[in-house]
Amino acid sequence: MTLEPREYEEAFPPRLGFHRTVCVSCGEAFWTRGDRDTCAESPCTPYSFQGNSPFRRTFTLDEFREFYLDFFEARGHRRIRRYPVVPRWRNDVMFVQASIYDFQPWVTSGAIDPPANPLALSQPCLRFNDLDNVGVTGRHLTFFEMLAHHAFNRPGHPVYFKDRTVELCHELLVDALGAPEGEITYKEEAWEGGGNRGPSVSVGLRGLELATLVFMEYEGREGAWRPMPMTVVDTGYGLERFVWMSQGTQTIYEAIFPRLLEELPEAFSLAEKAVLLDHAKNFLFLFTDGVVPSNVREGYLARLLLRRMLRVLQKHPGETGLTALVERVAEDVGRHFPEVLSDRAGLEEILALEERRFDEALARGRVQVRRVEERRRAEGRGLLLEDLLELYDSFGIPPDAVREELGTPLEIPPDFLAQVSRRHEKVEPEGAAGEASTEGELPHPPSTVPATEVLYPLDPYRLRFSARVLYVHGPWVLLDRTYFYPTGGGQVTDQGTLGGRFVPEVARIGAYVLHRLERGHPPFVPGSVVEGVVDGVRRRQLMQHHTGTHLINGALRTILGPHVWQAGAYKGVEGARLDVTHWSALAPEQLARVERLVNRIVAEDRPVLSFFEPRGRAEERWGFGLYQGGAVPGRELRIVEIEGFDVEACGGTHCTHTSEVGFVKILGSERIQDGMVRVHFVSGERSLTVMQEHERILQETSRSLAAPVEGIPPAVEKLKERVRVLEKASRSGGKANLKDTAQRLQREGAFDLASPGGSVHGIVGKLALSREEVQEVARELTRTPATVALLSSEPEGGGGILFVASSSPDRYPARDLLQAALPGWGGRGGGNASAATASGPPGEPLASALRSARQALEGLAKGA
RNA sequence: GGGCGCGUAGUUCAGCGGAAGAAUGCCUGAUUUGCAAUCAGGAGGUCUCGGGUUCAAAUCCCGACGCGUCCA
Repeated sequence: MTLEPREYEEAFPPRLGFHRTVCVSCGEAFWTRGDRDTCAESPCTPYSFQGNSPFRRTFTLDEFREFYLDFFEARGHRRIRRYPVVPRWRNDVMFVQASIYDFQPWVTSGAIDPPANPLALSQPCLRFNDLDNVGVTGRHLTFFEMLAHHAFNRPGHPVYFKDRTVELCHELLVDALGAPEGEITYKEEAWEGGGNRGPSVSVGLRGLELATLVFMEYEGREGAWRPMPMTVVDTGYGLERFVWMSQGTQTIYEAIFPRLLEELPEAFSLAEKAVLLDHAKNFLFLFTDGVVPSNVREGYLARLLLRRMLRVLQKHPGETGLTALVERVAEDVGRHFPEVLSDRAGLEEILALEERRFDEALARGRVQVRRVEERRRAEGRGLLLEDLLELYDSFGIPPDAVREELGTPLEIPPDFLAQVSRRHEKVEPEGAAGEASTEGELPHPPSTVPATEVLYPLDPYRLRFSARVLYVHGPWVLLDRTYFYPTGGGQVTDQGTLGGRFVPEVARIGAYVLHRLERGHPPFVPGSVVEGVVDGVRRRQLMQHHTGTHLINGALRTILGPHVWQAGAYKGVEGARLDVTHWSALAPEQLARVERLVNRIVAEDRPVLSFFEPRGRAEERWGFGLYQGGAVPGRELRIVEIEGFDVEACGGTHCTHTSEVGFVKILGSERIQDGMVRVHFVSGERSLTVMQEHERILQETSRSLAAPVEGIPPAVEKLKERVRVLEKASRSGGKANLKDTAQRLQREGAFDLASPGGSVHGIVGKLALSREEVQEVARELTRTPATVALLSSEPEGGGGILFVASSSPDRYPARDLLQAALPGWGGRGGGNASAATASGPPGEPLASALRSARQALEGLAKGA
């Protein structure tokens, strides 16, 4: 996909004095004011800034960040705060990887205004694809800050575009930093991403790519590009790279972590120190922005970082610990980003916990390694590649740890990790299901139908209204306006009536709210006016559960710490539950504290305010903690604020004062996965119902045990102990009975068969015992040598059982004797030479089978 | 969200279709002491739960729950 030459000529108009050349090394076109035939990026130009900085002065990270932002502020840009590294405002990516992510999709699509225009910021970014290169190459990082200035050109309101962007960049490099302008090259690189495209140039100097200037200009797809209504200047300047170039050190790490590298014990190599510092910094931002280590999604990558650090630390025992290291990095980073110091207690707790978990995993792993190795050695060979893959994939033991454990040389293929991922490729992921309700697929009204005017956020207490029917499809009715709340945001549907007909479900599709009528109702005629009535009792309970959810969420954050983030919620009529991020199961005392705090806020009767606010203003005022329930669309956000306690962007129906929520009763909590807990609770009327039910159960139990309520636990314990003793007595009693039966059989059913190989003792018996009991009797009988027991049994309510046991399995195999009895009987069974069993019809056929078995035994005796 | 592995005595685990086991800890009794003491005896189990296959399931299959791990 090539772009027109015009696309780039606009960026380098003649007045700027650049000319276009093709790099003789890589063949790409670039622009420069100098006299060069290669672009100034690796490998066409090797690194030549080390020990030879092109800049006038050196910078630290903090110094250059400030220098850059000052530079753009002085040139009409407004400086804005960083966004979180975990983009809660969108759900298509896990991490912010570039500053433009902050403005996608709401700003870039034109849906909302940027917080300032033009603007400049330093955005922390995470890129995990370079994980293995950190320390190794001398230039890779998983955490970096992208310095950027952005301009958003709306129709009729241009700010600036290509030429000004290039001009600013050149001014920064040449005038402000003193770089020799002839050495700077701007290499053409067509850019495409997220349904947008446009020209871009990468800025090279002495072998290093310092920045990329992107001009978002088209939208659509391959072969069908059209100009965007709004063009966007998207720049990215690597803070760490500028600092590196200014200092001209050998590696980027020496430039960005000078003090910390020095402080770390000498036992660590530079590469190891780089891993520790980079990962610590990365983890700090993850944790601060609400990621708790776990085995899923973002949490897994947080854990991966910690485990890689622990591996490095373990190579040099006694030198330094994880907590000390991360806290030291936090102090350093905290000078500019004080938020990373806001939850030190939580940080210490999670680091200690993760270290313990890793030690446990390794200990388990070591046992497993030895076990697998022993098994292979028994087969006369060493560990196979397959074993290494299995050990890593299922037990988390990296191959070098296996080698360490065994102390023997071990061949590890260089593409080991690729082979691991190949194991995961075998299964196809399932396709996502379409939008549906309990009644199957929702209809999509034609686009000529105007969007539904949703009224419930304006007045959650209004239950009666009249509206005009706009569209009817099967049981679904679309109105011009509605007070019905449709299923969404974890809150279940309102119910009620439309024109007197029951509405069991209300659903939302796009901008439409659809009301479902029960089957068999005559449909409404489009254009007619109907009266809607919302079921007020149900609505009230849902509001109490929804506001209760916000209360619980706020209380959990207060009591557990700011790392608590809502991960999901459900608000039904019967009860509600809230899932939040937290690293361990909640103790009963913690739940009790949460419950107490929530009910205090309820008793204080604080106002619950619901109102609309422009997205940018809301984010600025309350931060990104607003997005507790996930990404929320729209230019305006609906804010639900429990005064002085909790603020969230939320579309649900809410009480207007906390006292309306009523008593909030936590019913319990569970750890639903690593790093996540679920809290079940009820509020309002439902609390009373649940507690009355609990009370009734207690009273009933108390009556049944003839013990007072407080005496239930000891009474149950006593009862359990009694059952245990009795069961044991009955077991041994039963066993004694069976022994008696065996002795009786020995007296009554025994016969001796002489045979050439020595006589054999036969015992025949007819019993009425279960299979296990018959087996026990047979076992008893065959304790005597040279004995064959032939037992039939007809237990109550069952079929017939034939059991043969032999204490001379060589000469009288039980299985063969049994087999001989099966054909005439119609039984099925099998076993081994010393015991065999079969079942079949009872009565005469069974008796006949027993006779056949006896005949077979006599036959064998003759022959033996 | 998906793959893989694991749930058996208080604990750590073996067994992986034909009678529930070992080590350690615990109890009792001997021995009387060089540091994880020794010897003998004993107690301790709904083999996570629920279905299914089978004459027979701790063992095989399906599902749930719990734990671990890898990947996105």
